[in-house]
Amino acid sequence: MSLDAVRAAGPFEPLDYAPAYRRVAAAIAGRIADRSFGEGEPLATETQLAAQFGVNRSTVREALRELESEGLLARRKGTKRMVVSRPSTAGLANRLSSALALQSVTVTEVWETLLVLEPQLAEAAARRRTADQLAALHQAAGRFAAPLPTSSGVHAPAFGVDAVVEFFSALGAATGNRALQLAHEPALRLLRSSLTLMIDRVPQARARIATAQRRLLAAIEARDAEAARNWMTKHIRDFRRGFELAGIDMASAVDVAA
Amino acid sequence: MSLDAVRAAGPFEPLDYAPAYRRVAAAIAGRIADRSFGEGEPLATETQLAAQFGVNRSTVREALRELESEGLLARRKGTKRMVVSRPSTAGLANRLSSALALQSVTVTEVWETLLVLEPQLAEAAARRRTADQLAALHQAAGRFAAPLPTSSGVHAPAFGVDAVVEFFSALGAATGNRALQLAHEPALRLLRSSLTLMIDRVPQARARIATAQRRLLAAIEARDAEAARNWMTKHIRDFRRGFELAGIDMASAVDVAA
DNA sequence: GGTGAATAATTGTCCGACAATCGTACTATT
DNA sequence: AATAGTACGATTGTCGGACAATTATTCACC
Repeated sequence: MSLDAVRAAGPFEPLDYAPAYRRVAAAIAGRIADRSFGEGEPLATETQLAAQFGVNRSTVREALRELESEGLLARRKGTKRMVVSRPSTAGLANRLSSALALQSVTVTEVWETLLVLEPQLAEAAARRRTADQLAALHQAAGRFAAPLPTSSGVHAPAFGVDAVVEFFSALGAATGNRALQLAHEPALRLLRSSLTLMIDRVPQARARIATAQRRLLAAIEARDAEAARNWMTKHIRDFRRGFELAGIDMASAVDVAA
Repeated sequence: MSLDAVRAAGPFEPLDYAPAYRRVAAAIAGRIADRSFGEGEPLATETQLAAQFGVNRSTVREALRELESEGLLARRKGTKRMVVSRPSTAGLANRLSSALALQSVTVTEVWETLLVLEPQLAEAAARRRTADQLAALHQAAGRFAAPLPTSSGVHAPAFGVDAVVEFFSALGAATGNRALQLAHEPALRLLRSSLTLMIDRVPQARARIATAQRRLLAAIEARDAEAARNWMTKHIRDFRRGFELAGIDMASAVDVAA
């Protein structure tokens, strides 16, 4: 009989012993979560923490690494003391996307997610965008349509991919809904690799994207939610055609660029 | 002149020295990302790693805590050796939701996210659900409609909240799209606290939810995507009414239950 | 008041140590 | 033969102390 079977049968729950470094981390995380420690506030030094918890400094350090990796602690560069910090959506989205990539998520899945999310985001953005957010969208679109010449005069093959991602990202910000924004960020990162290939291989892709962005911008500027949603739907559908023209296997796993 | 000003002006980029524990973590993470280390494979022991990297075991341990917290390493409980693991969407979603809570995301934002996502998820689930996934949905719905009696015969006040969350979660799984699934998980967790309040305070809430789940199940079982989407939209809209009846301030920040 | 040297505090890393636990091989019991 | 007990090495969790490099602070000095 397997151990699990025994556990499932018996009346006792497995008693969960947590090592000290984890309990220390949990204690500090709790204080951050309930806002006993405010953002930017410097944490006590390792020695002090060790004394307070009654553990060795090495143990405290292991706990700190854990919290640091969760984004709850950070260090301004060129400084020693750790400060409490709120995990940024950007940092989170990065880890999320690499996690998804590790699960071999397919291009289809990513594309479908965008098809679900982006039109709704466009609609919300058209309704609620501020002037600043609109400006950010314009800027991203501009960066894509007229890429800055590099010093050597030669563009990287798929120059502009970043601008496309930034455009979508700015769209997310323009919804004014952080939960919604975070929901689409991972998909955006995962779009990058396929999009790079596409822009590389499909000559007309760049122009089509630029056009779509112009229409979207016009709709969002005019606060025409309906139009924004429709154009976005077209835009995302167009991506799919682009992927196919580029010979991208939609059933293959996406990968995250390093 | 500030240090930043100097840095911005000068021709030199700030050389970023990374502490050893971070480089060790990055090295191991790289191997996991490029699949040199397969899932489930046991990692070398701390002493071996220390020898290979030429650092002290303490340093290795700090690196391991980092990777562990990222979900790249895990330990089967009751065992010593660490094994390589792919971060689970469940674990990720938890951290995401606490991160969002720390950013004081409002009930409105969470609700709107659900309103955007869930109808589409329902639609996709109706199209693609397998028999197993349908069974999981049924089970979650059953758990909510007929909660198991506890030993004392008394239910926790808002008994069943977990079942609701589980229902949505099962719905996400039924879409067969992991990216989409991950997108809605954080919002689900954040729903919990408001939902608990609502079920506690609004007597008819439980019955309304149960009815909605039945309709949804029927539609998904019949693979009627249109109906599934419509019922889900109604269902989520109903949540909002429930929140208002419960006197929940939609503009207040959600919190994550411990 | 600002400057710069002297001093203290802090982090990153190392070493060595030990108890508790896990895995395993081996033995004894029923 | 299957089970229970025993012995032993390997591994992790935790501790104490140490030291160099870097950062923060103090304080005299212009």
